[in-house]
Amino acid sequence: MAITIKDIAKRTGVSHSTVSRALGGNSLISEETTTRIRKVAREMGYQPSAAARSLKTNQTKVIGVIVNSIDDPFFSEILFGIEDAAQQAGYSLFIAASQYDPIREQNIVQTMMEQRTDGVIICSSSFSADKGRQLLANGFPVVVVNYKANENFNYSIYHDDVDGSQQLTRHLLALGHTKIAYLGNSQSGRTSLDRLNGFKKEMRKGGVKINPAYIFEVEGSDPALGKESFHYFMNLSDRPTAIMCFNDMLAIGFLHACRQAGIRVPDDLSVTGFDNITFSAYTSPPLTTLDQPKYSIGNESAHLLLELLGKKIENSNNTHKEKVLKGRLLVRSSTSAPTQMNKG
Amino acid sequence: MAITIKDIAKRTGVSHSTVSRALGGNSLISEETTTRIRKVAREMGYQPSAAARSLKTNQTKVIGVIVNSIDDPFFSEILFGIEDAAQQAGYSLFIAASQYDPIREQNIVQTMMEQRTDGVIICSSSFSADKGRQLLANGFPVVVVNYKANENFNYSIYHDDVDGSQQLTRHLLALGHTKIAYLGNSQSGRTSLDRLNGFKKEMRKGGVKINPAYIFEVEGSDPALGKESFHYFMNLSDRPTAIMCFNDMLAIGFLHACRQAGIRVPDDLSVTGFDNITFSAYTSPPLTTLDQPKYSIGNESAHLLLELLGKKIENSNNTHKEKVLKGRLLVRSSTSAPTQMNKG
DNA sequence: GTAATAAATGCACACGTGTGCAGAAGGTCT
DNA sequence: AGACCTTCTGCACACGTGTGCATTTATTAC
Repeated sequence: MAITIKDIAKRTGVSHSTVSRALGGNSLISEETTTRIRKVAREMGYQPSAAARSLKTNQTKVIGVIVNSIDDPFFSEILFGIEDAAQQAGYSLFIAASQYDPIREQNIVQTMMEQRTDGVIICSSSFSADKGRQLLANGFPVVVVNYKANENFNYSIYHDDVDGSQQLTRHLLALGHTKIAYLGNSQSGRTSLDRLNGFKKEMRKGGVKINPAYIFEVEGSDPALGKESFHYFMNLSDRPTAIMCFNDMLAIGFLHACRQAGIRVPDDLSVTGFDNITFSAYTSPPLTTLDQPKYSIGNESAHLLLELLGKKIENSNNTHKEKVLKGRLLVRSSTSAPTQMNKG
Repeated sequence: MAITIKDIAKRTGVSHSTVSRALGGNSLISEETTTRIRKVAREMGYQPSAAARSLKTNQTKVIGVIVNSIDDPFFSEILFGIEDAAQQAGYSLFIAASQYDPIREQNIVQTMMEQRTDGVIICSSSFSADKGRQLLANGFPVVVVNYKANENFNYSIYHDDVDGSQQLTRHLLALGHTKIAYLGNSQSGRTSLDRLNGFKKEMRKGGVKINPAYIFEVEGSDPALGKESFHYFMNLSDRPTAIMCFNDMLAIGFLHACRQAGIRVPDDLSVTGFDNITFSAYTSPPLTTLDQPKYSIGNESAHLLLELLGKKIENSNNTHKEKVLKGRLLVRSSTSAPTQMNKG
């Protein structure tokens, strides 16, 4: 249906090979015919067939990206960073959302394989390691981002969640808090563990014991879960004076519950988030959080993958490369020193 | 590199045609050989090449989706609806974000054409009509969603923004407001106009005159713009008692500015949004808005496109189809009757 | 003028899959 | 036994592009 190089060949009176070379900028073809062919191609509105080209060249110029869910504001900022790098290098993105659904995950892997994606970036913290290994086994270059099982993959970019969590904890300790609670998300694997461990580590460093009842986990990071967990903490006989939430989404839900219950933040309770998503600046009060370099994380992961694609041939040796990025503490108005009443 | 039907053919001792037919479920091949071949294919981990297949069949089983920006929570919910329908029909999504950038737009169109996407859904209110027509001219089935220039396209799905805006206005009028202002977004074309017109229409219907100074537009819908516009309205000598914002994002920024300035919502000022994005339920106070059926919009648009693909051959006749969906008013806590003081 | 060299182009095949057609194998009927 | 049908399989070509090699044409050298 569409115009092919053969059509251009017929129109210019040359063979299709000449057209192919002229469009590809091969120096074998005289400059004169090259410009003539290109002009005709433009006039006819020629668009090369990606399918035919990749069939021949064995590369698609497409990189696959697997995320948890497209509407997670955290991932969408990472996507920006990936897209910029990819586009600059002439690659397109094939985005797929796993939605925490094993069936969807299997479909995604299959689609990536059928599409012969040049490489894959996995940004989904919940994506099963089996599926990831399946891609590796089929020879796909894979870069994982903030991945729970990154020890299984040779190339990874991740944010130093331990450090981030420590920064937040240190901030709260510096304000004078000792009764600090942690609201986790059991679904995010390594990320979950690291943030919790950072918290524990810094508490130990500060010489403050953690009340076991102060650690509570929910399954997911929907704001609604943040709301629900509020009741758990409020029903404790010895209430905490500060709550560190796994991420901003949970914190937003938690703040909402506080407001409904008449708990003043930060006067009665300090609350922190993690990630610094857009809306965390607009909560009431604005959320103290850890600003994760989302764009950079995405950008770096794409660059790493592109680098891999460049020397794909000699990729057989088991090189290993990982890059760790640190975030920075962003103090807004949801944290303050504990009041005298709560201090006791 | 990967396994092909020829490899399977060699292994099973038949021709590659037989393998192709067996895997395709062609009834010409005996049941016995079919199962035998399929078993071997599974064992060898065969994955068909989408490129080769689409080259031959002239269809890619991929539909392109163009959005403004991936991190707009409004679009991401629409994407859900599209994806569900697409996946069910065996189609994959090729998502591209225009980012309000003409260069990116051109790249997207080119990529879609090169990839020979079976069809395209345009969800980007800012996407230039020229580029859209370019796709049409090249024979792509196109469905537009909430598109500014939908009169140029034969197939469209859109939300009844006039009606939605009227519902919100009616709500405010019923509460007793007369000094109602409108904060618009000049970048969203038809959507922008329709919402403004719905407001005007209902005001006329209610017999209330609109103060020209009460209509203010910003360029975009970032929450930060909502904050900025706050000052405009507060500097008016005769302040409004209610503000209708173009969408939730602007409303969220506006609410934030109110809080910072000590303006109580809804006591001093009623505020409404539009779209009902996730976070609108978590603002302070929770936002009264118009719940747009985002999932349905996406789902319907995909179904319409799939229907189109089914009878693509006879598509030459200029049929025209559009579907209008209505949203519903969602009253939360950011609106109330105007106080006596403001009423005067 | 002829041979040798350089420059430009065409021929033919390949990539992996699908499909019309011919042909082989096996069976039934006269 | 031969004619015929049914059932199954293989041959060969096509899709649009890229590329090694042969071939043609123009250029230069003797």
